[in-house]
Amino acid sequence: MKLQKLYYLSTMKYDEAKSKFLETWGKLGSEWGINRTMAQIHALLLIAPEPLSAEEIMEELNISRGNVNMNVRELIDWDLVNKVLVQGERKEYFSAEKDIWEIAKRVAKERKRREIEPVLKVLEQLSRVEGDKKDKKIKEFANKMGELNNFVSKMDKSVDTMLKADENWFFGSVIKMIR
Amino acid sequence: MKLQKLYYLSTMKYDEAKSKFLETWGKLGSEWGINRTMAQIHALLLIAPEPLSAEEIMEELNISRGNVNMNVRELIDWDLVNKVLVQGERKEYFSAEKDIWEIAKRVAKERKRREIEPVLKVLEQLSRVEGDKKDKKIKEFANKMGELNNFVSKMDKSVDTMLKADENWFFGSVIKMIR
DNA sequence: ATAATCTTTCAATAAATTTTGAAACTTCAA
DNA sequence: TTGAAGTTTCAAAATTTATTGAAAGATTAT
Repeated sequence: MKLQKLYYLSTMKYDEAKSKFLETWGKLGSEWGINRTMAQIHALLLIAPEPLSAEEIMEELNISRGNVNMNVRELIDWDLVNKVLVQGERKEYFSAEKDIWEIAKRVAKERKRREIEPVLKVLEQLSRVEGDKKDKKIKEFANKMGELNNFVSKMDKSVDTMLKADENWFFGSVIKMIR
Repeated sequence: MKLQKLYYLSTMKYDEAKSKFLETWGKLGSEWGINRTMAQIHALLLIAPEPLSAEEIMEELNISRGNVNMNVRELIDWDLVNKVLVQGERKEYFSAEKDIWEIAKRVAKERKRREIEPVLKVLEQLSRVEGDKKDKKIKEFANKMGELNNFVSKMDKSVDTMLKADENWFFGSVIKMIR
């Protein structure tokens, strides 16, 4: 039993490899605050050579129609998936953005907008806490909020830079400068 | 009621500011796959001028002793918090790493080790799927896994670079090169 | 030793999140 | 129109994750 597993460490059959990928991508998603099923649907569409229908997604992942609908909608909202009209078919089909750099950019853009930007607004506000600046805890609080704001805002700006940058920024030569 | 909120947009009293921070940091944590309470305890220790005891954390956050114990242990495990002996006191006190660059590095290091590295191992394996390379879906699968592996591994290496780099890499001038 | 103080554990419980599936809704062809 | 084919919605159920709190385990002072 253990031996069999070791054997498959070097090569795997397609079906096994596929479910391993769906499982892995789903787990990664949930560790980073993305619904596991959403990540799995994304994984499935990512490796599908052709667009898939809701039916097909239901069957592949053993999930309900409602669940497919909600998560696909969310993926469309993130601009990672789009509806595809297949000629002569009434059903809707779905396909995922296949370019990894694009995927990374869209995820970064969305998380920045939804999660980082609101935090920045709050931090900026908190660094202007009112009160006796001689009070150690108040002074330190304001300082800490200022520091955090500064840090998160630098992160945020770096993400902006990345979003604007050509893919080459990352895959190409510029990255070597900071190695 | 709306007016009052608007007033507080410019300045806030310390206690309000503090709970806003605890709430915000906790929410951010949970959006990124970190337990909300763990993030709140971290936030609390981050702004505390002196180390806090389990009792104090319990009271500040209205949570149970067991919850404090588990989450503080986890924070210690992440190397974000450490036990402090206060002279003449039997109780344990806790304090957080206060340097933001250090915090970022330790979080990055931990998530990389726990979440990214295992995924890399799987992707590498999956890119060597066995089967008929003439089969479109198998060929594309292997390609996609290779691409993903390549991408995630570049990300991973960039994090390594960051971890080894001086704080200056980020706060200083090099960052301007890629702006 | 014994007791007092503090910490840890973990089964039970609560809370939050995800999923289901059937009904309502939409669209389109005949 | 009507109904067949498909999509969406959302309250209820299932599942997952977090929290409690009391008992057991440590540690130190007396």
